[in-house]
Amino acid sequence: MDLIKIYECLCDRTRLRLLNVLSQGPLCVCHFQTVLAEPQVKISKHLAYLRGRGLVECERQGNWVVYELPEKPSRELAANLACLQDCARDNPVFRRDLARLKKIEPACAWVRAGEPENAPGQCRC
Amino acid sequence: MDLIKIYECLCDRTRLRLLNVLSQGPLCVCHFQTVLAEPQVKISKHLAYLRGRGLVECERQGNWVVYELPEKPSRELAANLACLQDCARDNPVFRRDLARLKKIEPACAWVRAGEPENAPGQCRC
DNA sequence: GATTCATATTCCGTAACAAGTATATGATTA
DNA sequence: TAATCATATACTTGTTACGGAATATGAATC
Repeated sequence: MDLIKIYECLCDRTRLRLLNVLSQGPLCVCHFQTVLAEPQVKISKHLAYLRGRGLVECERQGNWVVYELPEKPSRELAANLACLQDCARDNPVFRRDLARLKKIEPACAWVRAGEPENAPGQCRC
Repeated sequence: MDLIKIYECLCDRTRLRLLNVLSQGPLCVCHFQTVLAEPQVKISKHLAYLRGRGLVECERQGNWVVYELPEKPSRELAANLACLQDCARDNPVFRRDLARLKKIEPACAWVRAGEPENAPGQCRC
């Protein structure tokens, strides 16, 4: 049952926050650190957990690693991500994360645009 | 975050099967045993887990204990149960369980009808 | 080649969980 | 009151998970 792998990913607060933020588009680890205000190890390990179960994909771009939701999610995953978005709508934690994401938008514009050549020499968020 | 309690319930195969079967209406423990073909302890403990997190409610009726989905589920729970139903539609395990449920329908008619006085002296499934 | 930066992994300790065996509870019947 | 039935609760064992501290990797820059 593949469904269980999905639910295993969803039953942790940090991972829910990561997925919620990811729903807005690709990001790299340092952005998650800023938006969630959690240490690097924690972010990195939870992203690895999600990756191991196929909930996110990643690609290295120089020093940075860009994470995103799968291009072609399974029917189950798509349904559950949509459901999560629905549930997250009026949740204060999720909303706060999205607000913080908006603030750092300039710093991660190059990720969204898919332009690694425009990445700054040093993380600016 | 109440969502997490829901997902914690959903990340176990046995509990998913219980919830799927429960979507068809209230049942008591012995019926679950028959439909899932799992031992009594296992069924009982997972139902207790679900009850502790508000995913099911129960009521004692003589020797039997009838379990059902909450009368007034939260928005999150309703959304996720609907999502689960959607995902379960073409899953062989879930479908097999529902098929077995149909077979014992006569044995649990009194539960569905809410008529504990019509319960048999002994479990007939 | 050494340093710096972003990210990943390893190594703890602790806690939660799943499954099975055995036993307990609570209601009914004899 | 004893026996029986449906269900629940310890108790144990193996496994998985989370968090933090320290360390490792891999790419870029000096």
